[in-house]
Amino acid sequence: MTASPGERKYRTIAAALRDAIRRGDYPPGSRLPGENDIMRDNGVARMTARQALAVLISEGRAEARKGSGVYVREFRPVVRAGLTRLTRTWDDGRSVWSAEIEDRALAVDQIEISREEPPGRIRMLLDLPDDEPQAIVRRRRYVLDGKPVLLSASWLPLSIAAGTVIEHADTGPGGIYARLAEAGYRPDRFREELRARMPEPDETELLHLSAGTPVMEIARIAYTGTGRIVEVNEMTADASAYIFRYDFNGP
Amino acid sequence: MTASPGERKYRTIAAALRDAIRRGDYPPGSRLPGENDIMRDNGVARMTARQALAVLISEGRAEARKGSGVYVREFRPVVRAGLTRLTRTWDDGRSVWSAEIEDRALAVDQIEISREEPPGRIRMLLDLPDDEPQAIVRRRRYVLDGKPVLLSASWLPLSIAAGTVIEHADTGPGGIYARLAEAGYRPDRFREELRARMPEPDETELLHLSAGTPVMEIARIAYTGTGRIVEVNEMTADASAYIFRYDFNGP
DNA sequence: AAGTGGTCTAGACCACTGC
DNA sequence: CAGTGGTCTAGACCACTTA
Repeated sequence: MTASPGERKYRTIAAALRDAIRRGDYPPGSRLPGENDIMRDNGVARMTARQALAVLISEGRAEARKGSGVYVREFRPVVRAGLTRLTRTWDDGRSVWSAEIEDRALAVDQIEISREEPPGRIRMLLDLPDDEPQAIVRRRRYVLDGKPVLLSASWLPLSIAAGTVIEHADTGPGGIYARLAEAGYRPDRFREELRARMPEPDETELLHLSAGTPVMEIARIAYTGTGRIVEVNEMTADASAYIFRYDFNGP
Repeated sequence: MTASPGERKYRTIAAALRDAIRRGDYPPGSRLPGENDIMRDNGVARMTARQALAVLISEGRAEARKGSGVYVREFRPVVRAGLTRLTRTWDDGRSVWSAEIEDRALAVDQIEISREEPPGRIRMLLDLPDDEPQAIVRRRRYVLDGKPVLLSASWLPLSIAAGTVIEHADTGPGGIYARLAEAGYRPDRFREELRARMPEPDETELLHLSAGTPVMEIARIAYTGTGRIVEVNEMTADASAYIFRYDFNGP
């Protein structure tokens, strides 16, 4: 030990391990010193060793596996491009962060369509009438290489989509946007809003998130040419699995 | 107590508090039961009460203040619009999540310009020559209502910006993009990539982040008409202070 | 001065993993 | 079956906030 003026033992131990990881002493996927190792090497009590490891875990750097050990986490995201439709021509494929794999198979794992009363924010956006507070919601879960990475809930007003193929799991070629266009509600402007936060317990379960992993929340609003909102899609993504990309032209 | 089949005491206690917060029993900013309250009310040991509170803190729902108590956190983000230049005309101001304040004063708090050897990813993007690995970097910190919310590091190649006003703190009207245009390197395409992760210790300090707060990392790349990269701007934002917005037209 | 959260110790039993 | 992390107890001293 001997190191660091930060005083607190667990921080000193955590900092030493963090540096070792950064130095490459413990490459991604490798096993870190366990609680017993830390107790012995640093002469501290059980809880102190655990607290040091908890720092690295909550930073998203390490991951505990019961009965086995604590391991260095890996980061292998996919890129989700929000604007390729517009700018496919100049996509040179380069990404700032190493995203090794642009096209791993993203598949729908679970799908469920129902009518529900949406949360207030959705209801306001969809401008639902007071006497009919329900909307159509299409909930999906996407998996990447077998691991769930994205939850999606797409909300549409009954007045537009009730009784149409949009209430079926298979919406045909072009998906719901093609069906909306056929019904005279072609989406031609989109807004996406993104924020990051720590997951709710149910999200942790559905996305198999390990501790120290935030989620990215994306809300996409689809507008017709007249400014009417025809769909609101709320997505929740495993932040460690995604990079979001937006391309656009200057002024 | 009595509740919950989840077995573990600390989870049961945390779940009860979480529900109470959601119900509105503890509004944002209010004080939660402390360690002593939890020990007494649930008949558990100190560490168990702490563990229950740690769950809420790591979820970003609560915040501990030494010597005072544990409080329910508030979420008051600003919207950062990535594409208003393009679509100012149809901005109706509505946001999915309640972002009460679009225009609180965002100010530069710290600024520092230097020449440095950039990290590998930046160096590759800027296509720096092997014999001159340095680049110009403009580092800034932004504060919102006195709280730091964003760190920005803007990288430019020496071959373009060395010796120009871009190496000064004040770059004049229109900022560095106007200066780049004057020098024959007008940026006319942009790419932004976003990801979320837990903060590094130094980011926690610089942004005054409380536990359970992720950061949003944004990398903006500026291209000239010929596809040359003239600037890479890496930003790190307090995720609890920001909503990122992108507007775009359909196919 | 009383109460709060932060750190730390030294034990205990458990469920799970891996050999 | 030995080792691992997960949970829990019952103490202790400290620095800090609040009144």
